[in-house]
Amino acid sequence: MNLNEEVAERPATRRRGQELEDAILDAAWAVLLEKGYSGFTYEAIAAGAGTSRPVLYRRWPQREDLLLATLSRSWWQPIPVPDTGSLREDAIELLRSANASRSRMGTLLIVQLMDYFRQTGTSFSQLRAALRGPGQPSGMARLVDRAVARGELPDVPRSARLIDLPFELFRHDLIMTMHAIPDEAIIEIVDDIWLPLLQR
Amino acid sequence: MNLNEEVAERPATRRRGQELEDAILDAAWAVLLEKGYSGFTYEAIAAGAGTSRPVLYRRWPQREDLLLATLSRSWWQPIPVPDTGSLREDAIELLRSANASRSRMGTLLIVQLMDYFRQTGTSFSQLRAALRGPGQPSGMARLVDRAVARGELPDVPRSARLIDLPFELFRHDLIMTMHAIPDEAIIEIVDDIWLPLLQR
DNA sequence: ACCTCAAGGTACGGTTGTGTATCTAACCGA
DNA sequence: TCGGTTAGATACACAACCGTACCTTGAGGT
Repeated sequence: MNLNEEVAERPATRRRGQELEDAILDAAWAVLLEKGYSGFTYEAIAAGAGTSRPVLYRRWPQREDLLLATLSRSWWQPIPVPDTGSLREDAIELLRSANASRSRMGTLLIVQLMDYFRQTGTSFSQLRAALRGPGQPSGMARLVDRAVARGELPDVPRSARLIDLPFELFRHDLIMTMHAIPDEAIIEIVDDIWLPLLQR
Repeated sequence: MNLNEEVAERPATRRRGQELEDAILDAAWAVLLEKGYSGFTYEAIAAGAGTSRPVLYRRWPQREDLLLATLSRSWWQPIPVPDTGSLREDAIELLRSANASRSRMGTLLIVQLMDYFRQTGTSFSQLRAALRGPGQPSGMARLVDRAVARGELPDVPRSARLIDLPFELFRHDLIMTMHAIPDEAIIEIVDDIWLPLLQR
């Protein structure tokens, strides 16, 4: 995605249908990452896709329609859930992948979307619930289930808060600093906070 | 602060100096809470204060100057640190006050400022460090110190992450949901997560 | 009471984005 | 190959906000 040019080079052939729509949504995604929701304008997206605003208006009359289409196309690439045979290694690995992928994508999408949440009175939780299905277990939940199945952890009930604790702390740091978090922080979260609580 | 009127009623007497400046910064604060940073315009603030843009430009030539002046005037009202004689009660009380005061102020300032962070490439951590002095211990740190002094906790070294854990979880929930968190969540954070880790 | 300076009003040109209308030209299918 | 569809370009009126220039008027100091 070459964002150095103001406008994407126009393709030799005129695009239509799916091909065009993909190009627009890709451009919209790039704009969202780069400029945030307040820069998420029909103007910028049309320019980025090498087309014109009317083409966008015909498909997505409201800005929110375009945002949701963009998010459901490009947002949820689930982080692969590792399976090393050790809960500790699994957790660290999962956080590391999240750290890498989330800090690669712009500066962090939650942050970019805050303005949208403010304007609509919604929240990240709601958007997340709207986009992924409701019943999906988190990555951490799957790690813990496997550890229990292996006998690595006792089979006792655990609160959702406890299960997702490392991810919440990770996300908190990410939001506060807007940078990838140091590897030692990941280790600390897992070794000094999470595992001791799980093994009680 | 009556934001229903488009423009504040002009006072009988013409304001100057400190009085005027206070009125402007109060209006700026109201605008920031209500519209977020992207609505934090000279236009809106001047209207809210019942004055005109040139008056603002004379004092704060850059938008960022005005933002920092506004924040340092109205932001940091420190949450009182309770002292009940019990670490558990102290912690719960501290989180409850934070919950009340933070959800009272608009929908949450961190959120409103995200756009500013994105534009300037800074972060909440940096702003926080710039506004309060660097050496200030957190509320939780003071609670723990007192508990150690009372003999309620052993005097062992603890990481900053562990000390501030409940506040970070609280803040995470606040950001994700953009609402005050339920009281049970506070209890859960303190009883099921924090205290067990402190007492090991 | 006067003089000075800043408050406050107004207006300007410029920029960016909005939403819509209109025209042409390319593509696609029958 | 022809006709309907739609991409793509352009233009329009509108709105918000910017940054600055200018002028008038009120308030405070001496």
